[in-house]
Amino acid sequence: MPTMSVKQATELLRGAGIPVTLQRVEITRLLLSGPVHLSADQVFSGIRASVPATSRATVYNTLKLFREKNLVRELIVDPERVVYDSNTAPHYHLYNAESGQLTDVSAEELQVVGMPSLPPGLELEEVDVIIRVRKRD
Amino acid sequence: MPTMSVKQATELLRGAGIPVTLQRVEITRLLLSGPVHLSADQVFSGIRASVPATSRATVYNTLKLFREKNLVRELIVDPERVVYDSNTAPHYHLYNAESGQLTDVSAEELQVVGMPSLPPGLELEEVDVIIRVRKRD
DNA sequence: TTCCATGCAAAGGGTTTGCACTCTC
DNA sequence: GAGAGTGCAAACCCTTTGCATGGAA
Repeated sequence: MPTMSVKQATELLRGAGIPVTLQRVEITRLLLSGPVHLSADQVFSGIRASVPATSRATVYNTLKLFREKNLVRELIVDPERVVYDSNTAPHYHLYNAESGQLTDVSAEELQVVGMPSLPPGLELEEVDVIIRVRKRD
Repeated sequence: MPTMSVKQATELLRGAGIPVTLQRVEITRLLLSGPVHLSADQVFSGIRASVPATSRATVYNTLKLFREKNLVRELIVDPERVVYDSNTAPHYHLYNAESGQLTDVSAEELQVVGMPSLPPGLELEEVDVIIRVRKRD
């Protein structure tokens, strides 16, 4: 249940320079109303609830577009599927592969020290930290 | 070109409690002769060079087995494919998505400080750090 | 009206599975 | 000889693509 209004979502899209369509508005409301971690398929299912005639292709197109516009971040934590994170501020993750549960860890709380100097001609894109946990035996 | 002999590979497998087969020996020689990062398909191609009648299923079975026995570590850095790392000691990675180039960063060089306390009932499995880089514009 | 966005279905690529055959022990 | 390991091909799942239709500006 998105907490963002259609008007707010519309403004957000315009502000990002993204032409507004019904599907994009609804995906915005689902994904960008608050901090969430959703797979493409979860977005697809969620969108279907409000706009039944939405295709997977549109969901994938939109997610790719949102990533290019830095509205979401792609998390590569599981080989099965990509997860989209609505929190684009620097932060890290705690991941439970058994449950699929993903939790944010703030960049104030956790820090990476001793970053190696990069080979010439390369620049830093981002640093991912994934704390993998499991149920205690 | 593996630098490990068949005898060495055989001993390594026995030491890990893995029943010895020709395919496992050859995959061991390819993957565990030194520090490498290989995808399942790269292992498949490499094995075909020495044992042409090897199937993909066997490669995937063997890689899964090796991971369970902690002979290799799975790296989830790219949604396209899983990479197998023959270095099972704690260390981190620098990754260039454009070239696919993956470089080890030692755990002495780089450290993660401020690890959050884990929710009760959970235990740490491992910490992945991926430094994503790209060509400078 | 002119494009860009969308829906649909098929294709694609990595990985897994089912089953019969083969080899190790 | 018994059971695990293997090869083959089909199946699977996530994601992408091609193309014709539909909608935004």
